[in-house]
Amino acid sequence: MWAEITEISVMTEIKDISESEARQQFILYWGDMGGQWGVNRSVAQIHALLFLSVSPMNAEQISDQLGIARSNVSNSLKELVGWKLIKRVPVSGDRREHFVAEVDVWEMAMRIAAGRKEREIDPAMAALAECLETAKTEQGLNPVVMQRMKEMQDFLAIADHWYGQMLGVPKSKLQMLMKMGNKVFSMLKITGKKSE
Amino acid sequence: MWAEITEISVMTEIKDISESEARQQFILYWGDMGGQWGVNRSVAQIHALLFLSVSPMNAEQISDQLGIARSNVSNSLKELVGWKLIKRVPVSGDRREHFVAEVDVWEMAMRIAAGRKEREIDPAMAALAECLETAKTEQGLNPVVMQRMKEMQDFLAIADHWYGQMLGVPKSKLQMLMKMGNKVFSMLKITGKKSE
DNA sequence: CACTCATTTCTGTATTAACGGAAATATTTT
DNA sequence: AAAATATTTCCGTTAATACAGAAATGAGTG
Repeated sequence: MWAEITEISVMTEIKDISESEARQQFILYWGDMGGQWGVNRSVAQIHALLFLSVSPMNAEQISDQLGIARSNVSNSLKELVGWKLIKRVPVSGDRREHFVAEVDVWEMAMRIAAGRKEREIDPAMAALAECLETAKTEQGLNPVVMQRMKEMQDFLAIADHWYGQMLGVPKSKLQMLMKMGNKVFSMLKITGKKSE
Repeated sequence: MWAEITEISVMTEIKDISESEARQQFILYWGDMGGQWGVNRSVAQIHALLFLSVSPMNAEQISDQLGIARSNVSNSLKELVGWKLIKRVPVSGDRREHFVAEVDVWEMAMRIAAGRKEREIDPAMAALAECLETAKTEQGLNPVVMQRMKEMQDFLAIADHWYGQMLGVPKSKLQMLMKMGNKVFSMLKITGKKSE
């Protein structure tokens, strides 16, 4: 009898992300997934929450819903804004900042891709350029080393450029293109074996 | 005078990744970069070392060169083999296992892409399917929530499929396609503004 | 201009992941 | 089959990151 009451009070205390089981499940999975691919849990959870939210939310609501510290929410929101996955929106008659997520999944994907380019490829290219600078001044360096570094650099440049081009394509076109995946690629695939 | 001697002895003790400054720099940067995008430093360093190496190396050599523990090398090698970024090769007259890296950068990129699909997209799809399963059994669920989850699922399915198609394209064709980046995309870009 | 409420920065703590070393297991050679 | 050597698994330590709470800063209002 007592045990039950305690349990209930704990549950309400631990927070109601709920109101919907599926919603909660999604947030939990999404947060966990984030951890797997390099985004921290709080950030991913907040993103999931806003993605499923119908109306803008303020930091405190988020903090309460998810049961994570206010300060943590603040930093996470900043990061999400940096990725342009959420944005601030004013709410009339409320001086607190509110946030909404980009809910168009295609747009989301493009924002993430743009972020990755900027944060992964670009620095890699800079580092590589530096290495090659050093390599040039070095005599007696095995030519194979130089060669491999150069190949890597070339590749990154091409990939970067391609990536950039892709991000410039209007969403609707890209969507169309990807939906037609089969047709687009089958042409390229038939010639030549996988190994070459 | 004494200071110099000490310094030299320390340097040799700290290990000679060197033999080439550029090589060392590359390995260090690569390792660090790995950390940035989710691969741990040891794994990335070992990969860099093998990528620049002319001949196969065994675990002990790697351990010595990089100054990381033998056990750590063992695990890292296993992970790299899992990504198919390196492979075991027999060396005549030596019973120890030796390893060489995939040195074709295009091939490398495709292996990484394949790994990412497998380790990031596939689990996400599984998780999402589960969420939607839950959602279906739930009455009184805000239809918007359901809607958003579905959109996400659809997107993932398309992206996954596209990704798979891309990985099936023979390397040479893909290479060609990407080098022509400009031409391929300019056609798509001209119609429609970025916002749509 | 002070007071209240919102937000961010700072700092200590906790959780998690990386790593090294030792012990155990497997493999080859004699 | 025993000895030697190579490899992996296990476990304790260390380092990095995430996080909460407090303090400080900033913004809007009476």
